[in-house]
Amino acid sequence: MATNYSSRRQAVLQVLQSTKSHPSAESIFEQCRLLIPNISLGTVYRNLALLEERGEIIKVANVAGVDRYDATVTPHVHRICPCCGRVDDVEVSDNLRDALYKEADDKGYQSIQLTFYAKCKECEE
Amino acid sequence: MATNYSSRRQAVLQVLQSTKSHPSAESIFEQCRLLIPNISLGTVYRNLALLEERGEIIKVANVAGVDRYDATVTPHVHRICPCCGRVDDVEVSDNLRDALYKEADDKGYQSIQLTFYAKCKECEE
DNA sequence: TAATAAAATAGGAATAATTCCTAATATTTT
DNA sequence: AAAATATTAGGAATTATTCCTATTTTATTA
Repeated sequence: MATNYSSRRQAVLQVLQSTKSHPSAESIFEQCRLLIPNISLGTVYRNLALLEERGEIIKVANVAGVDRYDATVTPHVHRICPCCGRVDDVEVSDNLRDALYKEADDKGYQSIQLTFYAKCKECEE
Repeated sequence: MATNYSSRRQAVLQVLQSTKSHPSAESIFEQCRLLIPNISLGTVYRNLALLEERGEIIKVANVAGVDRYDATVTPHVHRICPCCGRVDDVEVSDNLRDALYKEADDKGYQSIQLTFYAKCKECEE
């Protein structure tokens, strides 16, 4: 923890690591307040930027104008519900995964962002 | 043209169709002003939203907090320069393309957004 | 064509996500 | 413990985008 000394930064990271919901800064802020009541929104934004710079988290999508974050930094694929904005991790076939890596490798791409769109269960109705 | 009667809407669409740069609303606005000097930014935004709703254009990415648009609505893949934000269309191997479509088909996804990140030539230096 | 109805617009105000600023506080180093 | 450094709260500033309304343009009808 030597590099995460500040209590606010720890809270931001911990909140993000403890959810699969790919939350917004605002949502992370709300969760952090339960741990540290007087934490400020600016601090959440600053630490998200800092953690992203360090490669400890990633900005995973922009849904309806709002950035969404993820503490899972290993490559993975997302599905976003165009209706409610829900973001989920999804598995893909080995075949597709291999083809993605090969493409990135062949062409010298630094990173891959693959997102599928599909209505979630709740929005199907 | 029956459905694109307004001169402003035509200008917005024409500007977007005549570039490969995946421009922002602001950039489209500037180009439109060369054709229609008193066009307003709000009109550009409104027509972009309307054209997107109609499926005539797509919102292709959000780069540094700014939405970028594209008049090419057939599925294709993008490469974004993380340094300057440049957005380009790229070709992918048949293998990858097939794997993407198969995945979407198998899982019932409505659409696919694949973006690779890599520094552009200018930013390489 | 002229009159009427409907759609679209300019211009600017409002909104909302994010960034920036500064005095105060916490943390680290000496 | 004192000095130096990093971080923070709180709120102001910024900026992309949306919203509002009186006016104008376009389409429809007679």
